Amino acid sequence: MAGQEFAVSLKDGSERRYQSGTSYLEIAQDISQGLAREAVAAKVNGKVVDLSSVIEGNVSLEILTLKDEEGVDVMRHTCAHVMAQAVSRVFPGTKFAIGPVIENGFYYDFADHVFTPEDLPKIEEEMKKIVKADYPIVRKVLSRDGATQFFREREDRFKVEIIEDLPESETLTTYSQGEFVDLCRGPHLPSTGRIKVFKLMSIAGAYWRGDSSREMLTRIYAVAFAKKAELDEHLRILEEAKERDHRRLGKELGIFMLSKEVGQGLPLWLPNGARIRRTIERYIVDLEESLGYQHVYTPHMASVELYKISGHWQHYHEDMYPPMQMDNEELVLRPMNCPHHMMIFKSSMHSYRDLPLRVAELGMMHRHEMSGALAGLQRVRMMTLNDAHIFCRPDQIQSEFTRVVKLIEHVYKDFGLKEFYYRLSYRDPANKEKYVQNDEMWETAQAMLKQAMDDLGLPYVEAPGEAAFYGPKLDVQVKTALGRDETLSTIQIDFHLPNQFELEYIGEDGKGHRPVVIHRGVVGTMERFVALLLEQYKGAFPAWLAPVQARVATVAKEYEEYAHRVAQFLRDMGLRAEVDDRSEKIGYKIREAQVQKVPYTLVVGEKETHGGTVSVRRYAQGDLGAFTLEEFAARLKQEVDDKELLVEA
RNA sequence: GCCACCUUGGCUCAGGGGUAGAGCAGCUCACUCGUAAUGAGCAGGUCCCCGGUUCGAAUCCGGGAGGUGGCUCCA
Repeated sequence: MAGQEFAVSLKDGSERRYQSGTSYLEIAQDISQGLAREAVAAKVNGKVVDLSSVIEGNVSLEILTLKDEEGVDVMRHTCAHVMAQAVSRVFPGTKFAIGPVIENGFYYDFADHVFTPEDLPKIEEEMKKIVKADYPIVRKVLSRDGATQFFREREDRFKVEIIEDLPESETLTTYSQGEFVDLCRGPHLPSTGRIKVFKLMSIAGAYWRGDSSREMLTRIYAVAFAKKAELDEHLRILEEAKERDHRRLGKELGIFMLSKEVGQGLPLWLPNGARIRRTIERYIVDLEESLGYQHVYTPHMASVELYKISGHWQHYHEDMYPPMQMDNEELVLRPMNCPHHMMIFKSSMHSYRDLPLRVAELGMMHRHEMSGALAGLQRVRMMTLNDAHIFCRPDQIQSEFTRVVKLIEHVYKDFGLKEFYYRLSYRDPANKEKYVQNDEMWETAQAMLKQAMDDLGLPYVEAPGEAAFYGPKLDVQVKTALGRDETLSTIQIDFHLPNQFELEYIGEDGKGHRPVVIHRGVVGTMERFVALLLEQYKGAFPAWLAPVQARVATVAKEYEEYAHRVAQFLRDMGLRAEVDDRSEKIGYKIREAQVQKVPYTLVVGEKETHGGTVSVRRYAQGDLGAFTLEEFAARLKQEVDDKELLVEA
């Protein structure tokens, strides 16, 4: 076939012809020397390959540079190899596991050497030398036996295991640069000198193959970019994220505290946090009641027998606080209140006409989360769930699901949450036996959820295999300030609990039928939600949520009485106001109010006392000038009623 | 739970084998003040805990606890 010509269509629509065996680098050179200099990889028929690969058919070709995100990812991958090479030089004997590309950078997992933070600059130094040396990167195809033997001799146990687990059909390749060889699928840069800027960020532990029963490796995280400005920007964003960290803001603003004397993961809500929480609780309970939910209270404890019926005990008892034995009962702190709500449903007869029945509760749960997972209010051992269980007929699943999605949209809008996405989780079609056995229920329920989302016109990602064992679900994923994805809201269809509790309603036919249960959380837990809001607002809560909505600051002692009259006037209208009458300069009081992110500071001095006015200063906007007390009160009241979000000036 | 790192006054942090330092906050006094820090003074610490090494440990070593970054988990 040598000598055959192939057609290459380029991004701009033009077409060129090249001899079989021509490399993509040569093609790049043919297009322009400038492009060849910048080229880092080739995208052939949509697949990213090495520039050294050769043409073997008619293709569509795009030469990737560091202007392309995919090109940058190739550089990041090569950078991971360079880091491994540097480690092998600085710490001989270190073994290599895997080193993939991640968002903004890469990591590499190592074994047989324990790294400390002081090692990072040494490794970076060596990496710079490797980049400067500009080693050509060479790809080599190996036979299975050859590859196994090669890595056995080097006692690279992880690489050997990877090879053994790869399917027979996989072509095994190594990439080498200088003295360093790594098993890798590629693609890579043509040489190490093409790497631009990188920075080693942190050291972490990670289980080999993500399996907690296996060896713990040392992972080094790093970032890499095409330009120094991008690295600087990335570091700036990280710095900014630290300022939004809810743990820091929570302390500064008196929202919550944690102490080992109280116990790990058991937060105390301080007055400011409690006010915010109470406002949210009133809001969500009122909203849910208006939508036909019935709020209940149920105990924090239950007999372990209840959780045996629900199945929680069998599945989760390791994460539950152990039973307390008293009299003839064994009690556990509840990790979930679903069983309690099942019992409420069961306590009376239900006609099909009564459904859907929506039982809701702001219930406290206790779960023994692993100590390493605890984090401020984001992950705690006692949490308050905004929980509800909807008991409905199978034909009502779609309409009830739609109602909940609309509720979620409504709540997110009120809180100004915009960075989120929907994830629709189905059962894994290849492993149906892992789930509750009821094919028809699964198929129709999954179709109903999808149809509901399509009817609502909302975008979502589908996640086959992510469903709970008892039914499909929709999760709403949000991003925290530090970039982690977490689930805020969830709607879960449950075919299991109604069976466990033998729930029934009387149908039109006069016979008993099994209802479906929909679990749903909108604001998730109060703890996590407030943590999220702290980060979202950088601690500057909109007036309707702020612990103190207006602080009246006196210019001097003689205006104290008027200041207190102003505050009382506002409080009488249901607004949260307080007076700062300390003997400090007005500048000091204003600064403190701003630092504490109080929405309104009302300055009162001689002018205001005589005119019955207040000088209004809005957080993040500055001095708004004088208002009569009534004008200001009406304005603030309106803002609170409208749940107006704070707009930065 | 696992790996690494961190832990010094209420908070943020400096220091570091010879029994401790700053700023802020607190308290007292003076100032009575107009839109992001008035000044002076005072008080405040088992340097996380328990062992060990040493003439001597906050400092070095070991163990524990809590926190942080990850991993795993997340009904």
